Parts: sequence; C-alpha cells; structure tokens
Amino acid sequence: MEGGKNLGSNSPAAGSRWNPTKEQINMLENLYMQGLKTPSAQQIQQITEKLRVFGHIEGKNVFYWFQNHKARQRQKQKQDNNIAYFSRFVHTTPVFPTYQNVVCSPYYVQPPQSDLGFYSQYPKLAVAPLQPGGFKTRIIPKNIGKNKDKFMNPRSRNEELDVISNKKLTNQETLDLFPLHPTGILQAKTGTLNSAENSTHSSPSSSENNCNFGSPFFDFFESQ
Amino acid sequence: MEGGKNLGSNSPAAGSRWNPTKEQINMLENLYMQGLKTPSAQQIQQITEKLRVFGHIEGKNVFYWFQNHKARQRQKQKQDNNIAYFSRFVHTTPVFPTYQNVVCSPYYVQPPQSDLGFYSQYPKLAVAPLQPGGFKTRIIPKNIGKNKDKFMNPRSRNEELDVISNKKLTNQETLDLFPLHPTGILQAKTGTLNSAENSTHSSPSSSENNCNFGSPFFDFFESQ
DNA sequence: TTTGTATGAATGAAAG
DNA sequence: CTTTCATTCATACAAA
Repeated sequence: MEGGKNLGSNSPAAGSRWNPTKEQINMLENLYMQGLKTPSAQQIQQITEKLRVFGHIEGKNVFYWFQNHKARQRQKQKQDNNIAYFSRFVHTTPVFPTYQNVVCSPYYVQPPQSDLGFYSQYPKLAVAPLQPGGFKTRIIPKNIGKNKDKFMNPRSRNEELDVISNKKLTNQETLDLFPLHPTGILQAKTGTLNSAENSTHSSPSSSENNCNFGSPFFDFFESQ
Repeated sequence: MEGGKNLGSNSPAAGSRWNPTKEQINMLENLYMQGLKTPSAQQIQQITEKLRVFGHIEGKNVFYWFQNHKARQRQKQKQDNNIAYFSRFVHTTPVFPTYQNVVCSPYYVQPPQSDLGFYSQYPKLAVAPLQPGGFKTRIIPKNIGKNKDKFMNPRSRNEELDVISNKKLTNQETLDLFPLHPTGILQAKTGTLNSAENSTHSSPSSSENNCNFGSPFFDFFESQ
C-alpha cells in the first residue's frame, strides 16, 4: 500500500516520531553498554550531534532513548532475576550480579565493582529475588496526598498542600483563586507567599506572572 | 495494548495514578498560562476542589502537575533555544565548554528586564541562545563567566536535561563524552553533579553510571 | 488486513 | 527546583 516506510528513518519533518537508523541505534547501545545509563544534558547534546550525521535526530530523542532503554533493560532484568532465582535451585549457582545476560562484549569489561551498578539508585531491590507474582518495585514512599508531608518549599510552605485543611491563614481572606473581578490582593499577597512569582520587571503588558485574573480570559470557574 | 486505559480518568480507587480529564488539563493549562506557575497550598486546594467536579483528583495531583508542567515547559524552552541557536550554524562542532567565544551574538539581546514573562523565576536565561557545546549557563554579560553570577540557585541548579547544554560546569573541563583514555574525572565530578547516581551503596568502585569510558571499548566517534 | 510486539514519546509521581 | 523512575499511550513494522 503505502510502501512509504520510513526506512532510513531520515524522513525529515514528516511530523512523525523519530525513527533511529541502524547506526544510531548501534552507537546508542554501545554507549549504554559501556556504562552510560543516564547521560547528562551535556552528554546528550554531544551524542546528538554525533548521531546527527546519520540522520535527523534531536536531543530529546537521545534523552528518551536512554530513558526507555534503561527502563526496559531494567524490567527485562527483573524477569531474568526471577528466572535466575528459580534456576538457583537447579544450578546451585552463584549469585550473579544479575544482568549477566548483558553479555559483556569483547570490548566491554564489566567493571569489577559495578555490581548492582544497574541499580545504583535502587539499592534496595538490587539482588533481591522477586516474588513469582511480581512485586511492586516502588516502595511507595509515603502517603503524600493524604497527610502532612510537606513537599512544598519553605518558601510558601505555611501550609500542607493537600491536607490543607488547616490553613493557617493569618487573617481571613480566602484568597480566592478565581475572583470575578480584579482584586489586586493576589499581587500583594503573593509578595509574601510566593515572592518569586511576580518579581522585578514592571512590563506593562506582562500579565504573565502576576496572575492578574482581572484580564479578559475564560474563567472556567465563574460558573461555580 | 489496551491493557487498561483509564480512559475516563475517573477511574476511582483503582490504585493507579491520576488520569486527568480533558477539562482538568485545560483548566490547569489555562491557569498556568495566566501566570500561575507555583500555586500555594491554598491555591492548590482551591483548584483541586474546582477540578473535582470533573473527576477524582487530589491536591497532590495538582501540585505535581504544576511542578512537572513548569519543569517541562522550561526544558522545552531550553531545547528550543538550543535548536534555534544551532540552526544558525552549520556547527560540526566541537564540544568545548566555550565560555569563551562568548561574544554575545547578534541575536542575543539582553532582555529588557521584562523578559518574556514566561519565566518569572528565571528571568536570566529567558531567551539566551546557547553555545554549541553547551553554554555557560548564561551569557556572561559582564565578568566573563568565570564567577558566580548566580542567578541560579545556589543549590545545584543544573542545566536542563533535554537537549540542552551543560551541567553547571564549575570549572572548565570539557567532560568529553568520548575520551580516548580513562580520566577518572567523571567519577569525581559526578559525585557533585549527580550524586544520585553512585549514591549510597558503598560499592568500592561503582563505575556503573559514571560512564567510565576508561575501558577498552570501541570508540564510535574516534574517527570524528 | 489484522494482530502482535518493539519502542518512541509523554507524563504522573517521587526522590534528591 | 532537578532528576529519575514507572506507566501509559501511540506508532512503526513484522508476522500471520
């Protein structure tokens, strides 16, 4: 039909998604295998430029590639872990640092200590065998949305955001987010709560930051 | 595939994550566009209640939404800057840190203080184009980018991740992605930049994430 | 064409 | 605020 596949993946502005070339993939995979799991912005930039000679590519492509690749390797590894876990009963085997399947190509020498390296950030579930049925992986840190746990900056953090039930409004104003008319309160108020918002510039038309709801805009909430 | 979409996003207590409805998104985006970048707890509370009529939603959802949205908008902008910048060159470029040829290119106009309003909190890097190899955070109007011009959070404020440029190079190293020999720099460096990577577990030499290119590996780019 | 699958992209949620 | 992780959504492409 549309015989027009994006084979080369060079298809320019087709608007569709990036379709990496073989070379690009190879390089990315090699970098990954060499230990680059989470490139910095700068590295991404460099990689992107290098890969560009093989076809259109943007920084975000590289970024996503690493994100996805890492994530998928991880999930794959998880399975392998399970397998390894069970196979232990058969092989009496040593506890591989796992991801043994990674294959250490000839030129890739597993760094002696990298060990769980793959999970530097998740030391906890490093080599732990998994439950057959699968496990949650994420620790579910806490009940953020439910109770205290301020994840607000000290800056405006005089409240618990979700729980806000106990608003310590110094005075009384509700500081309605959706006033039906310009109040000016927000501006003043903000200066205290959220000073960064309406900083310095006094550009006449910059209604941007100051949240001046007085402007003619669609008030989603007016109905309420 | 359709494993389980929460289409309506109303999916109650499914335990899964919040799946905003179209309306909710619209409203959030509008608020954001109107200048609300970092809602206070009260504001979050209010917004949450308003949005609740469209489906299940909690304060934390709103909180996270703003955080993510802001961060990603910034990231996007940065990338756009990069692209815009690069598009003017035929770059083929070197990867130098470069704060050097700074020369304030023609297209860099010091924002009249009013900046674009888009970044109330980041007036400084508003529209500044970047240097090919990553720019020094900002264009160094005056004291040639050598010292503290902090309009960055003292904290750590790195550059963005997407395509971007650099990671707060404190000094000068090129931090080349593809060194021909082990440098060890990365490791040390990382400790500062990206502490999360090799964090906690005291593995003697977790070279994992740190990209220890010191190993004998195929250097894809050596030719270049 | 239909379906399965690999994977690019997007984004909610958190941890740092 | 920054960075990373987990999930999910969307699409390209291969296989049936």
